Amino acid sequence: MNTPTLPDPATPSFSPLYQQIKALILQSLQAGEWKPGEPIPSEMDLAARFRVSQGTVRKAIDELASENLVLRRQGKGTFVATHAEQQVQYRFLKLVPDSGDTATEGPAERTIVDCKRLRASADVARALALRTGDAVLQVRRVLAYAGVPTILEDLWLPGAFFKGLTAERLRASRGPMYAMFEAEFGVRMVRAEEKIRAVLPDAEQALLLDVAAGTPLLSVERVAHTYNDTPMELRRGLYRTDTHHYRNELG
Amino acid sequence: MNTPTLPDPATPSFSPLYQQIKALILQSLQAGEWKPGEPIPSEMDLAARFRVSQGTVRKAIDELASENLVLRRQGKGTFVATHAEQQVQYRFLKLVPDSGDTATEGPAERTIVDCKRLRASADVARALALRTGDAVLQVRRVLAYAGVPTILEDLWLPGAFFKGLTAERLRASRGPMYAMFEAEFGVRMVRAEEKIRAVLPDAEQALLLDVAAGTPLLSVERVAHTYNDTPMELRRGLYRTDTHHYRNELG
DNA sequence: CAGTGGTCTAGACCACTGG
DNA sequence: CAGTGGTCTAGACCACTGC
Repeated sequence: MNTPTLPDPATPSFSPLYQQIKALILQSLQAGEWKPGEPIPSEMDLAARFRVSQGTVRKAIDELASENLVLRRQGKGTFVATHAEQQVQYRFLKLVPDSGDTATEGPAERTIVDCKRLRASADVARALALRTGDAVLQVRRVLAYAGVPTILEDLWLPGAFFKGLTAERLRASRGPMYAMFEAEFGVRMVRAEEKIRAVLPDAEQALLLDVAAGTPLLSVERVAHTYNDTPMELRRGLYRTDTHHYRNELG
Repeated sequence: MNTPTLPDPATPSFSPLYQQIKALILQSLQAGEWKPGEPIPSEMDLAARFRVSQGTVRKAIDELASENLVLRRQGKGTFVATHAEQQVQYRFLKLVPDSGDTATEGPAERTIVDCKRLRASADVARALALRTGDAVLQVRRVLAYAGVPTILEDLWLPGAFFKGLTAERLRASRGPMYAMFEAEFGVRMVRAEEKIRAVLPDAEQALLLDVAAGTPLLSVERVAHTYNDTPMELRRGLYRTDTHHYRNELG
C-alpha cells in the first residue's frame, strides 16, 4: 500500500498502513457514507474490505476515537460521533456555574436576537477562509440561566453551506446548535480553537447582558472546523463571569 | 494477576493486565526510581520484569505517554517527562502574544515581588487539601514581556514539601519554575485545572501591572497536581490581554 | 447464542538512533 | 552494527450487548 520510493529523510515518504486506513475511513466519514449516530462497519468487516488485519483497523479507529470523530461502545459497535449525544452535549462550551453543578442548572433559555445574510468583512472572511464580500450568515443570540442573561454570542457562517437558515428555524430547533447543523445542513464541527480576553462591553452589549457599563466580561473568539480543518464558523462570545467561570483542564 | 471473583456489574472487579502494569510503572515513577529526563527501562526489559508480552507493556506505556508522564523517542528509548524540556517549556502557560509568534517574543523577565511563609487561610487550605492554619509558602511575582508587565501571579505551596524555598532561590533559578520544583524539591506537576474569569484589579494589582484602575484583566485560578491527583500548588494569575490572549484548543 | 469491541500473546519485520 | 521504539500479522480468548 506504500508507494515504494528511495529513502529520503527530507520528505518522509513513509506512512504506516494504519494511517492510510485511517485516511480511508475519514474519507467515508466525510463523504457521509455513514451518518452521525449510525454505526460504522465492524472491525472485521473493515479489515476484510481493506485487506488488512483486524489489529491494523483497530489502531486506525483508536486514533479516530481519540479525536472524538467516532465513538466505541463495547459489545455494540463503533458509531459516528454527533453533537446530539445526551452525555457529552455542549462539548465545546466550557462555561460552567461556580457551583460546578451543571446538572441542576438545566438547559439555557435561548433568545435569537438577530439572523441576517450579509457580505463578509475582511476579518470574518479571513477567519472563514473566504473572500471579502462573500455571502455569510450572521446570528446574534443570548443564553440565559435561571432568567439571568449570561452569554451573548455573535456568529458567522459561510453562506454557501447554510442556505435556508433563518431566525425561525433557529428558534424552532431544540438541543445544541451544532446538532442542528449536523441534521439540517450536514455540517459537523470537529475541532475548534478559542482566543480568550477580558473586555468591557459597549452600550448595546451591556444592555443585552443586563450589566453595568464597567463590568468586565470574558471575550471568547472561537473558530470551529469541520473535517480537513476547514473553518466553518466564527463565533464571538461575551460571557458574564460573576456566577459562572470558564473551566479548562491542562494535561 | 486478576483477583478472581464472581462477576458483579456494580463493582467491576476486572482490570486489564496492561492497566495493572501501568499502575506498577506509575508507582516506580512516583517513587523516583527513574528521575525526570532519564530513560526508563526498555519495553523488552519491562516485559521480562513483569512477565508479560511486549505488547502489553507497550499499551501501558502508550497511556502514560498520552498523559504526558513519559516521552517516547523512537530509536532512543522512553523518558520520564520533565518541565525542563526545551520543546514544550511552559506547557501550562496558555497566554500567547496576539502575533502568535511566541518564538520571537523571547522569555519573560521575572520579578519576585514577595516570598513568605504563613498559615493557610480556609480557601487556600481547601484547594491544597490541607488544614486551615497549616504552613504554606506564598509567592508573588510579575512576568514582563519586552519590558511590559503582563502577568501578576500569587501562588501558594504546601510548606511541608518546599522547605528552604526563598525569594533568593527563586531569583537564582533559570527556566520554568516547575522545572526548578522537579530538580530542587522532587515535586512534579502533572495535571492542572484552571478557572477563568474577567475581573478588575485592585489598586495594588493595577500598580504592579502598570494599568489604569478600570482595565479588565483575565483572572486565572489554577490548581496543579502531582501524581495521585494530589494538589500541590494554588496559583492565582492576573493576565493583561491587550497584547496577549489565552489560547485554548477544543477537541 | 452470535456478534461486537477489548485484551493478550508470539513472532516477524521496519525505521530511527548512536557508537 | 546492536538496541530502541513502531508496525503488522494471526490467532486465542474475554467482556459486553441484544436477541
